Amino acid sequence: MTFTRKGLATRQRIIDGAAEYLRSDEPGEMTLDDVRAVTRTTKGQIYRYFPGGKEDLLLEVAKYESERVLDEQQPHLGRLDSWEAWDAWRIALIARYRAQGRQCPLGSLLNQVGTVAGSAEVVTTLLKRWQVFIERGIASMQEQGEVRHDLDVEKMAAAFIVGIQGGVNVLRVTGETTHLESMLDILIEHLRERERAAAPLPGKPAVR
Amino acid sequence: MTFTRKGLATRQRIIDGAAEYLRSDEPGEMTLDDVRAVTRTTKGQIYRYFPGGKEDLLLEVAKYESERVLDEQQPHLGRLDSWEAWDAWRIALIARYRAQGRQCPLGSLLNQVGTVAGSAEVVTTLLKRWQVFIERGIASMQEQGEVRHDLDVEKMAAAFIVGIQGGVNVLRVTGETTHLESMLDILIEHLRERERAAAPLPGKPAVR
DNA sequence: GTGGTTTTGGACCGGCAAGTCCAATCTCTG
DNA sequence: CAGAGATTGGACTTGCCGGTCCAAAACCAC
Repeated sequence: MTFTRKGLATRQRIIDGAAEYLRSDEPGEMTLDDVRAVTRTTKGQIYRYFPGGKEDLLLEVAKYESERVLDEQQPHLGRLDSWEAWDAWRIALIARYRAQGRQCPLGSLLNQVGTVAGSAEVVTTLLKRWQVFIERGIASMQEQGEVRHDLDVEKMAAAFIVGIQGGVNVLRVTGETTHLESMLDILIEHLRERERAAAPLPGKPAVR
Repeated sequence: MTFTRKGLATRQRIIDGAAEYLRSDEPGEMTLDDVRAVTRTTKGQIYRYFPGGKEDLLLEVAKYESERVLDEQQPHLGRLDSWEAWDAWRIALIARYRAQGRQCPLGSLLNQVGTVAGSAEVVTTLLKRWQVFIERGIASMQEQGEVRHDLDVEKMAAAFIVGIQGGVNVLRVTGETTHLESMLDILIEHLRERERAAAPLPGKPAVR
């Protein structure tokens, strides 16, 4: 069973349509009939190109959206080598999510983590790749002496990942990006902290 | 239509059972038959005590779990007035989520945000209350001079909320609490930063 | 244009799960 | 203990949705 060009085009149309639907105003539960309606296709076609049925399709969509998420942050994400770049990235990220509002493609995927086998895998991979970009950025700043060398790069990058995930999550619930913004501000601010000569004032030293 | 003591007990049993089921190993989709099985009740009873059906029940469970989430962090959360308290809270939080693993009651709720009308409201309220506890904690530390006064309390508390949400989210996907831990460490570390006399070294001043 | 292959359309099936209904039973009050 | 009202059990209805199937149409190579 091989696909011709036409077949592959149809297949892609289905993925696009499903992805768009999930990203749109009312995902909740996506039925195959929804997909059919959106993509102007039929059950026959869906099952032809996604033999595993709904689950199969959802997984493809997950992969597809994973790509998108990272792509949309470029070129900033790949070039976090100056404070200006970090700022540009922050701004782009916030703008993107603000525009997106409550709908989150990744969020919709996360919802299926329990349901669709393999989707946890996909998301984990995405987060991993995302984190690596950030790690590179921080390392680059360290090399330039812009970030102190005793900062744990991996940990800090992990915090960014967590922050973004959490921020988006809060956004999904409240519809506000303020929390996401707060988090990014604080993390970047923290990134800019210099080491200190000695512990000042009362309390314990600042660096654990 | 009034409920007797017996009736209320049944009602509560249904909520407890449903909550426990959602928290247990295989939520995915909870059907009313699942609830029936777990709580030893019948459809008749479920509809008697939750006239709105499934949605109605889920909302009650959401409220119930909201309470739990905060309760489980007490007494620490209510008394964040020393570094020891913050540490105890952090430890309790991590232990709690580690024990819980991939299952997240709040997460299950979040999944329904799109589906169940009113659940966004419930979660928003929860986050708000949670944040207030943290704000009080930070303010208390400021009063004691343990935290610098130019720190934006609300913003910082928001970051904690975001961090926890994100950490739990990552936990749900990866099964690891490391990200959550990184985030909490960094935020608390940041909380401990003292203001600095002047901008040192190259780069811009640390405080934006 | 002919035959083989791919693509498409859509009728159909089967099961599951939400929700309805009512008769039987229990419980509380006077 | 009588009777009203609350509670319970579970059969039944309904509609949706994933999945199957196959025949018609389109496409392609020779």
